[in-house]
Amino acid sequence: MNKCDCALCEFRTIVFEDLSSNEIYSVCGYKTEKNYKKGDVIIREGSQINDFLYLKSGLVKLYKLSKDGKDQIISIAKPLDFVSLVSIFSDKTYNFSISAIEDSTVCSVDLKFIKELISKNGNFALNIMQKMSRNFDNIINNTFNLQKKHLRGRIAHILLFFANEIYKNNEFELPLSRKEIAQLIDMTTENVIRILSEFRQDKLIEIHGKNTIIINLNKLNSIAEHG
Amino acid sequence: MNKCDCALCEFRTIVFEDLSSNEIYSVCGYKTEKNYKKGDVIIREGSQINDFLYLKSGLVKLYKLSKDGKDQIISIAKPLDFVSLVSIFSDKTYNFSISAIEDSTVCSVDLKFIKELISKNGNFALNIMQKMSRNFDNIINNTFNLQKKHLRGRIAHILLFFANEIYKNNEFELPLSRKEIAQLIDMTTENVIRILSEFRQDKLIEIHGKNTIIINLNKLNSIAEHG
DNA sequence: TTTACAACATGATAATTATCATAAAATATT
DNA sequence: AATATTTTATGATAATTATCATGTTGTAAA
Repeated sequence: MNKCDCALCEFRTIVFEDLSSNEIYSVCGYKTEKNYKKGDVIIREGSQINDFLYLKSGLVKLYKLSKDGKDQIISIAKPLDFVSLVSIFSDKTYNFSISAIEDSTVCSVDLKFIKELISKNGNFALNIMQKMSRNFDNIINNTFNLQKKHLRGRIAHILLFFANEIYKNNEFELPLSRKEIAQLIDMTTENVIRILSEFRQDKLIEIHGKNTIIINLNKLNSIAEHG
Repeated sequence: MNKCDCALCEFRTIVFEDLSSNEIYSVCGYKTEKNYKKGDVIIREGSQINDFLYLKSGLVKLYKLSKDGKDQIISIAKPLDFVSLVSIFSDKTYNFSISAIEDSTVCSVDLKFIKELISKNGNFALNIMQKMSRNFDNIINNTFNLQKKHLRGRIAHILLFFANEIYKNNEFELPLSRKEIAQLIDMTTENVIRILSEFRQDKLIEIHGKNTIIINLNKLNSIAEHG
């Protein structure tokens, strides 16, 4: 049983809190850690599901090919999020892809081993269900909320998402291209570009090279909420 | 340990297949069965989650209040479906409502008891996760697919859904009002009515009183797929 | 450095959808 | 049965969004 730092990993408090010390050590034997550069594909849609994945650091997008051949982004996962959707427990192959949108480190634990743990340790099972359940809820709520906002509201929402939830800062480098933002909030690339320009002209944001700065948080909030 | 028919219930093969005979019998003690008339509210958003619910017969809608005060329907559940979303494992209170859209029978099992079973019987846990996982996938896929169809495609889709998945028949009584269909596929009531009229004029469907009959399945399929 | 290619930008127009108005038909209420 | 209310129905118009066209800028490859 090789030594590893799983017992100390922050993620332990998220999913593995119900495991005994012995169990935690056994996780190490089935765990690998991998680094990805921005742009790297981590999982390709259609490939076999062998691992339980979670994001240690960085930022990734989960996306799938729609019938008209375009990618649509299902969600953005941040550190300590599951990178696998719950569907890893029902399917044999991934029905979505995962790519790094920032340099990322992904931990993967053999899925068979996780399933064994689940069947042996009921509290662990409940815990996983709870976490995945919350993940599901967030995706559903987000999708439904976005769906009925106008384009400006959606763009405001996504800017606030990056500022508040991801970077905790009003100045950040957008990790997604305009095209990707369009895929995430279901609109055309042209309109993403256009509305960001409008926001800049209206002095809600500033764009300096790759950096985006939110300069009128209140107005942006109100656009995200009401229009 | 009172006798009940859980061991014979069709639902056993769906979720409870991994339970021992003893466990199945113990389910009986924590189970109640309730009948609802079309229109009855089964669960009201915000109320406490105490039970694990599944639909024995009938048809129900899961819906929630959106910020603008309108209901939006998340999904339609048919017999043997979970009526609870996965969120029952992460939340204390329901963040959605459930109503019968046809006369229905709902079985409810004490959630604490289910959680105990999960923690004692790992295979049961895995099985539940698998089922919920599939449920999640269906909702997500459906939502994303509908989202990028035009109004006519969405109406065609919903007609085919009732014909193929629910009633297994090209003639059926629509269980939802035009207004509810609008809430399910995110459009205005007027447009639902308008497009159903168009479909009737184009001889794709017939509407006789409460009954809807699909008379051009191929065309409807093609509209659902491509436009 | 030149060349290619993708990302960003903006205007004009067409397509799609929502809103508003008005009314008939069906259903529920008194 | 008479009255009110909801559901279905349809047209006209306004608002929203996509598409197409055309350029510029930035970035990667030869």
